[in-house]
Amino acid sequence: MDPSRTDPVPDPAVRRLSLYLRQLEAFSQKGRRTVSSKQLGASLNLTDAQVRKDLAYFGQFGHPGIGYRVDELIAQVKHILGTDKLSNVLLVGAGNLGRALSAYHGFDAKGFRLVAVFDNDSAKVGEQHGDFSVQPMSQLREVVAKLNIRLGIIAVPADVAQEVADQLIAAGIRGLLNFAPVSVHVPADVAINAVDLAVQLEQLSFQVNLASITS
Amino acid sequence: MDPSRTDPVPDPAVRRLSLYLRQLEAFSQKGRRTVSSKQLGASLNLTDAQVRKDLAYFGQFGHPGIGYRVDELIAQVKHILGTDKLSNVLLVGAGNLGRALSAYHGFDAKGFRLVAVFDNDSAKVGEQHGDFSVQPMSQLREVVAKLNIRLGIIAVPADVAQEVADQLIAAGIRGLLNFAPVSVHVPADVAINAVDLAVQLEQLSFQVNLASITS
DNA sequence: GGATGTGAATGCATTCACAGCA
DNA sequence: TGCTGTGAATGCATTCACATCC
Repeated sequence: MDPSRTDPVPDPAVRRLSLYLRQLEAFSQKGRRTVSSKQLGASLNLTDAQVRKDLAYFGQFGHPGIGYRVDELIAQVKHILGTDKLSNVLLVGAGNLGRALSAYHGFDAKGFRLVAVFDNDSAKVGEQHGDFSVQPMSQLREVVAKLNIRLGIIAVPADVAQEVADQLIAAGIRGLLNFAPVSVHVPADVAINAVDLAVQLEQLSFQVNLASITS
Repeated sequence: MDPSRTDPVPDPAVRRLSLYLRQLEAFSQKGRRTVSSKQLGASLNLTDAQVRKDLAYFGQFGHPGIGYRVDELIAQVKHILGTDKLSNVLLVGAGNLGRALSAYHGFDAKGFRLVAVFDNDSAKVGEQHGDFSVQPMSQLREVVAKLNIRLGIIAVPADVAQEVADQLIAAGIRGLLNFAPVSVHVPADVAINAVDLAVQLEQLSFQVNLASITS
């Protein structure tokens, strides 16, 4: 009816959409043509109702009596996530983690292309990391504009993460993936996601200790 | 009163507990002695009520009229998460990401100590990565038992992640952090957390595209 | 006054259950 | 029959609001 999106989509549903896509691609590679909400859910420890409800937020993709056609749904989900077209991504931080990320070649198949690596440390600028020559932060604005980059990965020490984020946003970046173990604040119109190794391990520690108490 | 935990603790509350700890340590380093739920919440974009409710699941740590004593609360939260004592951690996968992780020295301050690195590739076994000599998977069971390791990090290709997880669990590991871009299934008494780079970027892509439609 | 801890109220996400279609 | 899409019901998490204490 109204072509512009009005009903709010629950955030958890969007997170699961990525997981559905991953599973669907696995199903596709195994030669499956269709999949039911029950099967897709089982592969992720979710209920069938959850899967159907999540997908229904975005449209009617299923076929009653049949299920979902795998390749068709893959295309739909990619379109929703915006990964049906390649997005350019930049990386700041040429330390250990930064190097590992710049050597990771799983991006392209997922719709992302790493196109530039920056670092503030003049000792690292000019180094060759895989396909990339490390550039100084002074080049940021120009490169972002020229390559139309909207997503940035922050892999710098905690004490400079906020400063780097501010620079990226000023240069035109609209979404940030932060690996620094610190809370970074951004304006409301900028998206941010954080991955903190210590936080992840702490969650496991809690659950493991809990299990040993309960038992 | 009943010393055994009976009321269920919401999962989101546990996740935030780690974030509180991180902020509290930042406050402590800046010399702050006390902090209110409002201040702690503001630093993480949460409400004061949220902070108080989360902490109250675990006990009464605050002081009316004063707030929370920073160092005191740090100790309490560490105790709850089980990171007041050092936990040994192992890593499987000596590829790019594995090397980056084994070179990361931020673990110890957080209560975790990486003590062993494994890989199945015989070409990598024996290599020296930072402080670690890469060991063959055949050593797994013995090392886990001897060093009393309960947590494991999986940094291997997607197609062997499930197999590695099974081996780790058989060897006695109780909590897994999975970096492979695939859904890994574990028994109910084993904890698992996943970090998938593509999933993170897809979330950003969705939000960034959404913003450009709404505007 | 300033701030916590907590029952009650609200709001949001998940699950149920079923009409409808292939 | 098999399976989707969806309103209604449930269950959980967040927020409100206030009694209580320093």
